[in-house]
Amino acid sequence: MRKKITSIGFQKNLSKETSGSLADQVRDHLRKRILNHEWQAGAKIPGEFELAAQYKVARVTIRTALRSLETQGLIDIRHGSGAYIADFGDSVRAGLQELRSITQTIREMGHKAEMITRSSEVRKATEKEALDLQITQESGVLHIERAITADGEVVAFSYDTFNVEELTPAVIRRISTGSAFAALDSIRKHPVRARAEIHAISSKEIGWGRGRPPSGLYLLLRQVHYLRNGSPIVTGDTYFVEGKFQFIIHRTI
Amino acid sequence: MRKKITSIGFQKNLSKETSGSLADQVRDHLRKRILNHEWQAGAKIPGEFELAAQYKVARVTIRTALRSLETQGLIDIRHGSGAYIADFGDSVRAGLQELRSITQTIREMGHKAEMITRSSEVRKATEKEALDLQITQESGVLHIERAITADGEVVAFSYDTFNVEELTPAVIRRISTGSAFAALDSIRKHPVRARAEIHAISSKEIGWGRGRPPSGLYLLLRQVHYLRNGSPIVTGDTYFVEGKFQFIIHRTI
DNA sequence: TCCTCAATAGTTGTACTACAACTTAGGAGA
DNA sequence: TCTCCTAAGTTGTAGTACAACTATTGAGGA
Repeated sequence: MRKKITSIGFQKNLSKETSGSLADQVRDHLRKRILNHEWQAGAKIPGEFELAAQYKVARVTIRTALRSLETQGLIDIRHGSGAYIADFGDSVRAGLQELRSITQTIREMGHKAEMITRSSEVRKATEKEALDLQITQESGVLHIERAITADGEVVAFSYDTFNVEELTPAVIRRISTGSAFAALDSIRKHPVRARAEIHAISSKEIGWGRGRPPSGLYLLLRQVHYLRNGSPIVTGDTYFVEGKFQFIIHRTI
Repeated sequence: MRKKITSIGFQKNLSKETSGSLADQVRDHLRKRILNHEWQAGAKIPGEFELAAQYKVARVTIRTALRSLETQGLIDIRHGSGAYIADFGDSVRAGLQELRSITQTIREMGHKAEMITRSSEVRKATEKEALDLQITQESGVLHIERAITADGEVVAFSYDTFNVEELTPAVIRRISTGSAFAALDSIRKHPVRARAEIHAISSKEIGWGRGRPPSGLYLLLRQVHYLRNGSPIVTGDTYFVEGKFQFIIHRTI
């Protein structure tokens, strides 16, 4: 029997998180190379045939990965010419449409990220939470309130609510103390998609402690995260202190 | 000589704007079918072989289109099973990462959209404008200030600046009186990508007239639009009155 | 010398075929 | 009735061939 395709053996080494299809893995690896400034803005990346040789995969697989990167606005494919790095400076690191943890984004920008948990409790769902998580109000949820800091300065206050049905006791403890994304990843419940609303808010009621800005001005990200099978896993509001965190969106046709 | 592939003859009819590759056209057409609720949320769309037969294109082309829609968060492809409509309700209509004119979005949501021009002038570029548009400060720019209304109510104030080098006198007139996107489209200078920063702003200095909100609270979209060849064509700040316009972002891995 | 334009090599786009990997439903067997 | 296996159906990857487009080169003429 022929060797399984899914057990990858890239010439270019892959990180630990080798999940998803081959094309997804190639896409993730190429994205890292791009964000790592292997090529500078406007530069032409290797052709599809050469990339296929580098990764030891078919050209179809490379093309799938490249089209995905183009949709995300990272590269620019020109018929008959090649694929070029989109000129967006370093902003892609903070791209809002890429689903990643805030702390990880802060770290990748070269700062020290911390999460300070203010409260953590398991209780029954509120009406809005039940609606967002597609559960009944009788169901239990894990509600956590945290402040996110970069280099000791508060950049956001977050109010998150998890569906406990999807969690294990060990994961609940881990979420309360560290990154939620990492904890969910350990039980293969990593969200793959989120729907987010954005609002401008001015309020003195948000947040706590000395990290609260005098202006009371926040950018509110109200979002629901979904698993691959389409079921919601966590919902929450994150209040970003205006000016502390730059939000970038790449808009494409 | 064989018939040109680019002269399409879909079984499924295409709109007038038949631009881009075959896969792009199929993607746009499929997106319209999705937003038109041809399939309900969670439903399975036809398989790749059947879609290829419907559109009379190769399966490769269908796959390219479907992957693009998946990256945009409109569908959900599952290996060995099929592609399913992502359950995001009607929110996709106002998706922020889709590059389209505000007025068109308002109209598609079933409201009456208008643009009221307050001022329009050709002058030299400011420092920031020259930087954004990658031109010198000696170059001329078209600066326009407008209010955007939905059903007669102001939803946003916009301050836009165009690179006049890329425009014709006729287009300048057309931009001043109507939709910029439509005018740019007429000379094949339709932007295909934009980089946008989002900010929360509270100010009494923004906007004019009775449409100015008492709270002075805005969601600021500060963006630069790029052509296919990578050169910037227009930059501008749009101040959305908080609460009048719902911003949705689909976040994916 | 400079410009124009045709030839050409290189790259992406599409078509077609074949098979691997996965999902789902249905039937055989206990 | 339940479990497990089989089979059919679907997406994922491989490979080849050619069409369509881009960019470069260089020959020819003004």
